[in-house]
Amino acid sequence: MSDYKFSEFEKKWQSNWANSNLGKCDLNSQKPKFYNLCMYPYPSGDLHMGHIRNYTIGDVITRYKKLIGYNVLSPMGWDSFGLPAENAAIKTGIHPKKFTEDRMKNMKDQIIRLGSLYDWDREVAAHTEEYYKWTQYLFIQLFNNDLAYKKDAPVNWCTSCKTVLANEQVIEGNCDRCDAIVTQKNLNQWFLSISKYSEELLSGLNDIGDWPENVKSMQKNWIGKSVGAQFNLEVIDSDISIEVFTTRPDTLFGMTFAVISPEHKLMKNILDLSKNQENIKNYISSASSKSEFERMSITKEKTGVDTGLFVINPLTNESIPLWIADYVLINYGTGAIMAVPGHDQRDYDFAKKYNIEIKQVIKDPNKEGGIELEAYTGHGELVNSDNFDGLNSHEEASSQIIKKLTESNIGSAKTTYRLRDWLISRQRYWGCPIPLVNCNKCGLVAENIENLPVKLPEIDDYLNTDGSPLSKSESFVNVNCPECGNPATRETDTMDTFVDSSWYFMRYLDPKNSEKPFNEEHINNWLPVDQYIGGVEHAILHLLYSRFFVKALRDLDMVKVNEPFENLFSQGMINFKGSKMSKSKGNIVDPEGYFKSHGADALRLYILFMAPPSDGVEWNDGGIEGTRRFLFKLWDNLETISELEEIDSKNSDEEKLEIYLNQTIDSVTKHLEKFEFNTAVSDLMKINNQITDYIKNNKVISSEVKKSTLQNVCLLLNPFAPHISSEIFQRNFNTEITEHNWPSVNKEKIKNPTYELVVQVNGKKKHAIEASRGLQQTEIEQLCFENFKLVVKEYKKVIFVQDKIINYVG
RNA sequence: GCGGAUGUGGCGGAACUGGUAGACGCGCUGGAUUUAGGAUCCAGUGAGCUUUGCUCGUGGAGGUUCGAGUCCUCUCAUCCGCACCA
Repeated sequence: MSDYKFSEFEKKWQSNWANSNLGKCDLNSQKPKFYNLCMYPYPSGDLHMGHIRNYTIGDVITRYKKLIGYNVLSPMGWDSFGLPAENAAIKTGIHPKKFTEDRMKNMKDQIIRLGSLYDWDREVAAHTEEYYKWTQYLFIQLFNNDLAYKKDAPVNWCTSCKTVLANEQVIEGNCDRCDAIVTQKNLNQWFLSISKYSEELLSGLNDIGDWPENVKSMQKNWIGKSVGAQFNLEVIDSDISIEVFTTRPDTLFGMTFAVISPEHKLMKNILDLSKNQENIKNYISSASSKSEFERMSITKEKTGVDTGLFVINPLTNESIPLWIADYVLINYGTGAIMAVPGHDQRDYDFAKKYNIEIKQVIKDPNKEGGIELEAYTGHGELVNSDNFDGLNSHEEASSQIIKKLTESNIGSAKTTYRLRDWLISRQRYWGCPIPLVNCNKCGLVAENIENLPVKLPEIDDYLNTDGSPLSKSESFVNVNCPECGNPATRETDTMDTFVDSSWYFMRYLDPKNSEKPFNEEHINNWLPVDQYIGGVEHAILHLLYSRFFVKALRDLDMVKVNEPFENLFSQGMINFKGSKMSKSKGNIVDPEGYFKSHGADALRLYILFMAPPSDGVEWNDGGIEGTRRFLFKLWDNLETISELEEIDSKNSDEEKLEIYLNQTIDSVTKHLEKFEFNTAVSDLMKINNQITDYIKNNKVISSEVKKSTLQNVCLLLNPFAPHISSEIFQRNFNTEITEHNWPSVNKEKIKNPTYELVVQVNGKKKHAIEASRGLQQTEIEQLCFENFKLVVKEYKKVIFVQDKIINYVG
């Protein structure tokens, strides 16, 4: 008997795989392709359990797909620009590059310790010049094609990181990195025109492969499509008109006032016209002093100010008052609304507070009268709506009213989206410099391609007090205009790191190309990614941005793909002590200890076994003992099997074992295909228990069953626990397990000759008895009569399901 | 408020097209072994009862069915995302 020395074996196999370059992928192989991608990590320094889960799941897929004959591409790299490196530099004085690269090295060692296979020749890192050169190149392509632009806009400003943030990075008014309060600032910033793709990003979700429902729904929500009408409200005694958007044109006759946002661009004109200037000015300044978050959450009580002006309801020709109120958002729709208090609760609250008329124009089908206490926001029959009375809201009436608006040249049908353009400027050091130059004569000019990359300058002081840290480097800032050659200045902002990660999966296909960002031929052959695996936290941000990038590059004729990721698997989060594991919260569980005490294979098995991979789980290491025990037992069992004396004949125990083995092949394969790794692991534990039973009762084994047991158990285990399965396989067959194929089911040997018949009376189980498979109803009835004295005639009817149950009813 | 999901033993979780609820594992109880602890092995482990057996039991209430964790209607709770989005 030999011992299962997991540390020794794991080390041995990891170096074997590295030496034979097992993870290497030849893109031109004749085998069918399979692009298996795990989200590349931010190099925080140590792997945490979320990484372990991600890369274990990914490696199960890689190894399984290889065994069933695919040419698997499984690359790995680093999302290596970003705030923490810079913050550490400020704190410790270590250069962000050194800091980041040290951490990458450490994490890479740990990933290798987990036993996962990657094609390390394709490793990319976002912070390297070879990579960010091409990020800049792609940015310039977007800029040259009106997909990147700079404009003044109210933006989210993190008071602690001292940088602007994208909408997607603001969580309940706080910075998603540091939790500090986010305020609004008006700044000149860079945007990518993701909103041009709103409709395609939305409709694409219907044609995409297998994506989790919750991720699709989060993206749908975020894009936020609303269908309705847009029309103009004429301000009486003036030449201004205000454009409004509504999803409820069917309630237009109920409009009794109009509201515009305090930030509205017509505010200056309104101020000029109004006799209520003092109050308006006060209101606007008090609204602007509040953060957007405050305005939305601190008080639900609506406030506003009357302009004293009137607009005309275009369908009734009535004059109605125009108000200013901050419950109307400048960023959505047109920044102005038609207010229908009878059928919108917010307008209702506002009208009640300021004593504005409330008019009912939709009848609640479930209630007589009805808007005395609250607005009726549902659909129903139109009333008080002139010749539209009697129509049904919402579709019919809306389309009729839109038709009327269109014919009268007042408005038209309109669709709006909540998705806004992606703000990518960051006032930080450790990021990709924006490769644009400001020239007094030529304006904003892209750097010449041959001058890329625009290198991140060396600076001493990373703190961004006022502008960007890059503005402190004069040699960086002062350049000659790429167009006219006159003195000019560089942009000093860096890009959001999500720009880097929006195309890394394309760079992997040709990571060392010094001529182009990627090789179109490879992209067109290998994209979309067949299986993308990562955490739900990227449901909106990264997954939406990457989809946009691919579509934009397609429209620039650079690639011929519509979507980056065909199938997405999003693993649940692993929490510890109630919250997400993170260094700042100090609730990290370090995998290193488990590598030493239980082994990488036991850790992999446990993390797969603990829950369905899409579920979030609370980390609890109680069960890891179980998977370790399983591996020790399996080691001993298979060694015992291999040492059993071989004979030619088979007994019934061996036939049973053979059948069980086939059932296991069938079950593990099905579970693997459906990402049900927890049950696949339990199948492996069950076959191990069967082997234990066999050994207990038998001292010899047929050579055929011996071989198929050893071989198939190792192969089935291999994707989950690659080290131990490789070792056992090599000891018995003297070849590498990776040169073999995934086992297939022998259909002759998958069904047991007998089954346990369940005997029910009135649907309740009364007896169970072993019966031969295939017996007919009369034979079973005879069996039940003999054993349980059940007489068919005494019952009203008998229900029989072959090879399953018999139920006596009556 | 809107959208998505999830509710099964002490715990993590199984259960294919409706057909033995609780697989597999953790924990726990008893026993064997051990100087002791650990490890290992054997047996037991949903609850209740009048214990050769019976009754109840998958968040709750109804319904369909010979038969429901699974299908239908209503309802409650938890988690996640978005949220004054017109």
